[in-house]
Amino acid sequence: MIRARELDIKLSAESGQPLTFFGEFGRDGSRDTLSYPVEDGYIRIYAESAPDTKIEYDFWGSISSKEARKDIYDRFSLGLDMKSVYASINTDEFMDNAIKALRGMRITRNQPWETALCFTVSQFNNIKRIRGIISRLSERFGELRDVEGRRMYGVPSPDVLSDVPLRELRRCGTGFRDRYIRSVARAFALNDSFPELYRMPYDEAKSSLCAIDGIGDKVADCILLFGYGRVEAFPIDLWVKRVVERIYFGGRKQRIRMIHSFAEDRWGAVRGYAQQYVFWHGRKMGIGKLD
DNA sequence: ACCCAGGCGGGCG
DNA sequence: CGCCCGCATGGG
Repeated sequence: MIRARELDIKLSAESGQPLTFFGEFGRDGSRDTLSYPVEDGYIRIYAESAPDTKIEYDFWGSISSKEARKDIYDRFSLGLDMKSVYASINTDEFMDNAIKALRGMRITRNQPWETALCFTVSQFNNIKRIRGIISRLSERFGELRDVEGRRMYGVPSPDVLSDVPLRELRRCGTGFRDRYIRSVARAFALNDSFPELYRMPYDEAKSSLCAIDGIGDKVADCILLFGYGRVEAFPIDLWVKRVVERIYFGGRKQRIRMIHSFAEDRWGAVRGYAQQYVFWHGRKMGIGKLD
């Protein structure tokens, strides 16, 4: 059991983050459960009430209890002081409402390659379909973990996806993203998932990712934020763009560049957190929905 | 049927 | 640079 403050597991896992795409959600009595693959096994979390919570967990495979515990601790950033994050991003009434509505939602930290795959698939796509594509890719090309009668597939490795024929990828419903998936898989296989991106200066790290065919401004920021824990990354998808334009620019269209510099000025080094609250609260409120 | 989706690359001015 | 276009697919 792990005690945590300011943590809502369900919100953190379901708010369009990587766990939304390769995690499995369920119920255990009155509790929500989340299962996700890790190494050669998987972890299952039992979600208690938020925002101050107790995390119960089980794990299967060759990992130890200590490793499972550490995975959960790192994945949900339990060492991070959310009070100070909220102090930085609670800049106005909209953010105050977002934080009240979504208290405990964290930026999860996932494996870089799994994150890269999820957000490569995400482009010009919707959350439900991204889930389906990732799950079909995992079933066909991932490693099966079959423990105690429960089957779960791991996310396929970049090495495997590097050599899969494009038509086989497309058979999983990837559409035109097939060649991007291959390109990103090859880059991650060749560079051992870019371990230097954890510490490289943000601009430099982003340029490295944008050099890969299939990764642009938005996907690069998602990979840095959810894969490398770079909370200074501020991914701008169409929702974030519309919400920021509506709330902070009187509905006037702004360039992506402008929104990046606005976010940096307003929310500083933890603007990735601001982005996640803008994104999810904006969507839930229907702000930015087309008329 | 029609519209949309956690965008990107290429081509144009 | 900035803008515009096509891109596959399935759910609402």
